[in-house]
Amino acid sequence: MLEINKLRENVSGAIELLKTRNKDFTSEVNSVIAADDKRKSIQVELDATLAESNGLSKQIGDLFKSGKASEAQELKAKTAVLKEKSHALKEEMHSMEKQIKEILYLIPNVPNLTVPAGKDDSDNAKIDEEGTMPDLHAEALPHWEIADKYGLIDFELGVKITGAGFPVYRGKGAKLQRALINFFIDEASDAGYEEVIPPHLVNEASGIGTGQLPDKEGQMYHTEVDNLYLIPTGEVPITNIYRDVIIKESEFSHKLCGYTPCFRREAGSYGKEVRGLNRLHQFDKVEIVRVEHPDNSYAVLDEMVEHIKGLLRKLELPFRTLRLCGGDLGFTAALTFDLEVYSAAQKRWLEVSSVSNFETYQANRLKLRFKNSEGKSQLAHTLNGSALALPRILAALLENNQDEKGIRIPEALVKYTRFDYITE
RNA sequence: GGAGAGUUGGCAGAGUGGUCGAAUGCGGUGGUCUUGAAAACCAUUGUGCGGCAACGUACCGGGGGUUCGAAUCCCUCACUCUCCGCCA
Repeated sequence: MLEINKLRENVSGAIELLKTRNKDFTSEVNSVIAADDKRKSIQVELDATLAESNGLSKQIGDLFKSGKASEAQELKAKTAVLKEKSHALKEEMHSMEKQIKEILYLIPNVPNLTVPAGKDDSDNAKIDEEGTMPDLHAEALPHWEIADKYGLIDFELGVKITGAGFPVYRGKGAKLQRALINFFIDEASDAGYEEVIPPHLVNEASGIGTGQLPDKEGQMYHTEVDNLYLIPTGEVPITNIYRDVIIKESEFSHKLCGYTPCFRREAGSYGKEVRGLNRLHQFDKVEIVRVEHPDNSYAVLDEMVEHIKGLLRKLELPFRTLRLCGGDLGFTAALTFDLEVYSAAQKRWLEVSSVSNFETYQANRLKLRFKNSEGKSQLAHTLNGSALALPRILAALLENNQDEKGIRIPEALVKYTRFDYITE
């Protein structure tokens, strides 16, 4: 969530930038400031009341000790009124604090200056495009038919075992999946990221820490008996490694990567958008996470995008980079780049990575700080990106690399798959 | 699942009703000494909120209560650990 004191420094500026999200947060911002003003005035009164009451308590103690019990009794009577008053003020304080928090939860991150205004994904700004479009033969198939033809993925079996959106990968399909995971992890390790294997279920505090709770509760699977959530992305457990942590300024950067399955309820999704591997309830992803000094975080964001482009080049997939417009920007992000690969048989661009700088929005909830050069605690910046999400990569690989012989495996992957063609 | 113990500052760990924002040690920072470093010694060192500041106030896992006064007593919730049981 936003830091209220930072918000106060430039209220109108924040309101203006928030407008690029294609929504007006003027009333939320104004009401949170008003609520904070009220909170302050209550606190001044409360502090004064408590100060008086603390002073009396001290006197009473001294009087008892020096044996002046009757004088002490007199003072005791006076404290009753103060106690009542401070109780009432405390209650008001709590309700104001709660109100402030609730409004802050409704306000998304302030977009970076470079975020284009826009309504939805059609307004995202294309930055670049790279790679050669495959020239498919006439009988080219969409990936779900390829997967079926070569026995790589059994969607029906997943339906039996669990339900729609939980595919069973088998044979070379499973091996290809595992190869991609290892390839992505190795590439991240080579780029200096420490590999972690985090828990796949998280508690409520972690969900709040990275911003999935309370806003997006319905998107996560929830285990009621234990009150745990299945992770929708590795971002949640990996970033929460840094919850309630104060790091040393000299220790920047923190670079972590990890493979996790991801679980998403995807309530409300339907139609051809979700066909095959396009949208699943369970999928695999390698995530890269950074904790950075505020002065450095945007350079790091570019570096992360470059890392991901490198992966796509090695996989020989045509891709493009988008700068998300305000309307498509995630709630907690200040700036996001999406990378999309072209899936030739579907003739569609598929999002395979989303790389974001959250600035201090997550760090504020996480209480993730560092000691700055003045010795003061300051919120760090968090960033993360998919490097990469597997299913759509798989879809593009299958569709783009099909020829008369079968499916060609890109060179860089062969040492992981230990086969270079998928044939019938 | 059963029984017990615990949760205190960056870390370790003391503190059972006022003199406790909290001993002590480690760590951090500054200094003395030294050619330099180490050691030793001295000083300093938590966070939030309000305030220009002085200062005030809150925080000893969370919430509530008793009391003039709570880290300390009571209730409640969460978590951690140990032993037993079950189990990969």
